[in-house]
Amino acid sequence: MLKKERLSLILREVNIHNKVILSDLSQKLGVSDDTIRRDLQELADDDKLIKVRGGALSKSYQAYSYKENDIYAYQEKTIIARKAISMLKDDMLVLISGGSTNLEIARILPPELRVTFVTISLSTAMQLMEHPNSETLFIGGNLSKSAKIAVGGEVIQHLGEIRPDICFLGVNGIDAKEGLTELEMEIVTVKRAMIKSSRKVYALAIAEKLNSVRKMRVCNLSEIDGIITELNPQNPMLAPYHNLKIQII
Amino acid sequence: MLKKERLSLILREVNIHNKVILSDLSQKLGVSDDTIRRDLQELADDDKLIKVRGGALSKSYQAYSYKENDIYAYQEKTIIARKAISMLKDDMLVLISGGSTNLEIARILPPELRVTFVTISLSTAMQLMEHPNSETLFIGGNLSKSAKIAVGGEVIQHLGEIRPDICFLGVNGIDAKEGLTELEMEIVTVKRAMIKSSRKVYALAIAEKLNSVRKMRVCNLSEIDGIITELNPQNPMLAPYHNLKIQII
DNA sequence: AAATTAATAGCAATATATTGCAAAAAATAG
DNA sequence: CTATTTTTTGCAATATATTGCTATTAATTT
Repeated sequence: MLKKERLSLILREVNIHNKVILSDLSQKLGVSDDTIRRDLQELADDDKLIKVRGGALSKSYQAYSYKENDIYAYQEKTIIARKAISMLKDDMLVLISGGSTNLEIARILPPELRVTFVTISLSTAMQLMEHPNSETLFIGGNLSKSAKIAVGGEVIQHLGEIRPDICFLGVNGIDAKEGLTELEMEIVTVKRAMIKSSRKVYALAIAEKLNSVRKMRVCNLSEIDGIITELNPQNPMLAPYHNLKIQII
Repeated sequence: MLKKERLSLILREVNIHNKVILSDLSQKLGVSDDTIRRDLQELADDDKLIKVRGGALSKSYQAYSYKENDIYAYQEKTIIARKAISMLKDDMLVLISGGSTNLEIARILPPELRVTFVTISLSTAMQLMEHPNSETLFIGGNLSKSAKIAVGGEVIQHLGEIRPDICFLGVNGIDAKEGLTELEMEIVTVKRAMIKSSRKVYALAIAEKLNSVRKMRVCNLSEIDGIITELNPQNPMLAPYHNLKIQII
């Protein structure tokens, strides 16, 4: 790989994720930490990014507010993403919602996988653009500034017209009794439509979200097919969910 | 093998793969590294590719990734963006295509402006999300990996259903005789639909793009209402466009 | 304070570039 | 066609760039 290519890749990575971890890059690009360090230094000298200890930040990242949850629970989300990806097979139609866990799925997608994604999330779509073998369909509509996803009637209508094989649903609140819950009505409506259109629905939840309840109800747990967490399915924290007849992955 | 043949082979290779490795070429073509080096140098002098250490990159590769924070182009695009923004009034419906100039519009948008944007570009949409007072509508469809915009029949259909007050069209090639031209058919189709649906259409072009022609024709200049460049409208470079009865801004 | 992790500087191995030059090939003129 | 000129090519010597490694230092976490 040419050095310029590497620099380009790094820059693209940092612009998409707002940050890069030095050791991730060296592993992904198959060069030593030193080389990446020097690359980051060079890009920083050219004012293309901001070098920080252990990695780098995009320039825009600095400009806006510091979003802590970008780093937050990164490890856990990667585990969930890996589990989710293991359920995918070539030629599937995969519906994926927004949220950082779904973003992580898009990020670590094996290059040879050949599926069609449908999404309503700008960030997820952006990340999926990097994948060599998948198609991506974006369901348009009014964009919600907070979640950076498309919402509204048009989205609902479009979701009614497709029949994805599987849907990965990021969750805000999940509870054995109260089911899936959200903070915003707009998002509730969209998620309901996603659930309705998909053959199989899996909720992605880091352990922290388990047994948490938000204001707005999306659905009962009986309406989804499974829950994917970073925990071992036998973990006692998951006991309340085993009683319901849904899959714990 | 003739030198010309070799040069065109190299050029073809670089355009297909977006990069070439010097040592690969010398082996494949059975000449010394020095010869290939000189060939690449020659092609680079002719602006056909970008020479880098160890090989070369295609110009488009450069355009998408590495060049995007280039201060030089940035300056010019900011001027264009400012001119474009000066045409906006509250409550307008504004259609904006992809490309870095449109991205710049989104970036420097005055916070108090209150318009509704319609876009097909992921990056532009992402940037518009930062704006406090505008709404953004994303027209969904199949996403094109190269341009990161929605393309395809669905997009065309949706564009037919709206009637934006103004459209800012990033251009790839613009020429007084040949009109607006593009590299990819997909993009041509979408741009045509954008032009058709909008009341007013302005092409955004940095001076560098003036008098350049690409493979695919989008439309004649008579079909658009104006051209916005970073130049003073009286600049002689713009003379060929003054004859046509379109606005030069 | 100790342990861990990252950054820095210097160094050596390797890869790539540059330059000048001479032989070979191609173009041109007679 | 031959002689001459120009261009192209490969080579060698030298210079520069890139990379990974090690030892050391600095920062951060436990």
